[in-house]
Amino acid sequence: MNDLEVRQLRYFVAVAEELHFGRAAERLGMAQPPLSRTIRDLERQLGVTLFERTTRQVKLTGAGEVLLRDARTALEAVTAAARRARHAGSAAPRLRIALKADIDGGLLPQILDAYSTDPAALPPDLVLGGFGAQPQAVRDGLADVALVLRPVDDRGLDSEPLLTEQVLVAMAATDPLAARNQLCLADLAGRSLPNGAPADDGRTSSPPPGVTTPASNLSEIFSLVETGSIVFFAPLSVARRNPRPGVAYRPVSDLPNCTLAVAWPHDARSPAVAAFVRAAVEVAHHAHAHAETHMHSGTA
Amino acid sequence: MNDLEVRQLRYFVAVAEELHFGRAAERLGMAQPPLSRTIRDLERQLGVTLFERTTRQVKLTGAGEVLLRDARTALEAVTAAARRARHAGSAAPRLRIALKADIDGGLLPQILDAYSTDPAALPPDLVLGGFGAQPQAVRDGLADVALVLRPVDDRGLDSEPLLTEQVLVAMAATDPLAARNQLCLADLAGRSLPNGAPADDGRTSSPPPGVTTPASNLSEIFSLVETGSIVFFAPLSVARRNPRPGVAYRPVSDLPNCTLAVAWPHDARSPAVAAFVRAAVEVAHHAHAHAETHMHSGTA
DNA sequence: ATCATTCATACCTCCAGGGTATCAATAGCG
DNA sequence: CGCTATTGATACCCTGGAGGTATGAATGAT
Repeated sequence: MNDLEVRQLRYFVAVAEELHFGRAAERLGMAQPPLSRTIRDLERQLGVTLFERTTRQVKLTGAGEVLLRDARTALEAVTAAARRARHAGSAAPRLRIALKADIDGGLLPQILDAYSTDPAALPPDLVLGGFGAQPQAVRDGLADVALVLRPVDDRGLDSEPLLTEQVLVAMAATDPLAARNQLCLADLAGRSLPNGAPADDGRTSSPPPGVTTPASNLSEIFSLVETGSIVFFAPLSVARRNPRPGVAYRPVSDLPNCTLAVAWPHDARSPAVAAFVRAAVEVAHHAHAHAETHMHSGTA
Repeated sequence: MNDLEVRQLRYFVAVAEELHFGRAAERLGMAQPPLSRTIRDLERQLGVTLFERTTRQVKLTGAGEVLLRDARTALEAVTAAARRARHAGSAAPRLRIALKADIDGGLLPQILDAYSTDPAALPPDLVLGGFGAQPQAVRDGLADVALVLRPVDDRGLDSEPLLTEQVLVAMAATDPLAARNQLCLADLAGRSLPNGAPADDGRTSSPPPGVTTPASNLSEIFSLVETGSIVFFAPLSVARRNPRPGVAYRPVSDLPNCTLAVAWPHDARSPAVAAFVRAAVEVAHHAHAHAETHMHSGTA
């Protein structure tokens, strides 16, 4: 009934992922026999068989599969604890804000402005990452707070919605479909998407119309859009701030709206995180109240 | 650099809770010097000071407080992984349902009924626990799914609301306040509550009017209510199913409604859990529809 | 100033985690 | 059907580190 150790979990995950003791041992930088022994001890300790193994094949049992899931989240929790403690103890702690470039609803400057007036504010660091990487960054303790697009994998996170926006499709102005004012997803079947587009997170969202094409930033994406190589789903605020002659934005009838939200670890207690969340909600509320006229940031 | 170990986290939590190396060591069943050394190594490893210590006083630094929180959740995750793996590997797995006796909105029989018809259903086990213990039971891997009253500490859990009910106060029929039809919390200031009453979870809910009195089950509580020793907050369904001559139920104007919800671990993938959630939501939906039709004569 | 308390240091012991060598079982093949 | 290659399990050894004991050092109390 002794407790599990991180080492055991890490070894187990390696074997579960490789389904091969030799390769797993190599990946772990150790020899195969002690790995086999550790897994055997783990099974004894849990009173459960985790792998069905013959000399030719290793596969997970049911219990092994549930442990794989839980072990991963437990390991995440442990490494996050270390990261956050390291960061909290650093001489000049900062607030690390995870977001995807350009996906901030245009609110980021104002949020940072409002946030910086809070006495609890720490200097902000922007942690940029690909689409969908923000929640993981927060979970892993690489960031303290994040701006995310819902729906999102929010295990371990609390979040507060900021604003909901229509999602438009960006396409070449010369595209035949651009002549129409209303499209639906079916019309886009077969078009290429940039990798990591907002509407393409693979979980609850719309079925991807076609293949994806690698592109990392907006200017790359827009060049591809202009040439008609891809189409691209963009929230309204992104579309507004990126008017381009060669690009037409069109609403898509059956594409769900996306919601920008601020997210933080469930158990966050840092005043700086609280201050940022407060600022974000406040700014979003204002922006919403002032409807869609224009917004004065205007402090000095 | 190197990863944290469960042992380090456990030792750290013990010291952080005791704020005393000697007592912490005793609690851990070990001598004090290796404990001190382990904490020192942990600090070196993280590059962070976790405790301010003099020979007369030990207290947490900011980084220490951050780590305490994260360490607790990480340890929870680890022990939950072990418990769930053990359970999943057991020969006859069952679905362990955590709930507080009598707090099921009267739906439990129907839910179990509906659930049992699902082909994925496992035999149910009821895991009874005090108020507020259910989420922890799920987090710790002692239960697979829970019926909880919101608001609730749902770190690590997903949940789906089943039904929202008015909360009434139960008091002795002879109580002067029972003569009135509408009360507010202020009227109840100074009254005793049973320990673990729904409206007394200490987080987001109402300020507790007064002291609490220990009582573990409904019949004990009702005897105390009848004698006027305590008042008691009860959801409508509980009130309905427990009409007692000596007890009067009255609405409280400024008491927020409570919501019964079904909750499960974020990463649950067990078909049995899914079946139970499905059954619960379905039954609640039906019950709700029924209630609406009956409510045409309704109260305000 | 003295003492008691309590955390840190020094040093020792021993177990367990890791390595090497080898066995054993199975699949593939002629 | 027997040979071989692959791969997980077993046997055994060795070393690092976790834990114990003895003791020092700092601080608050009297």
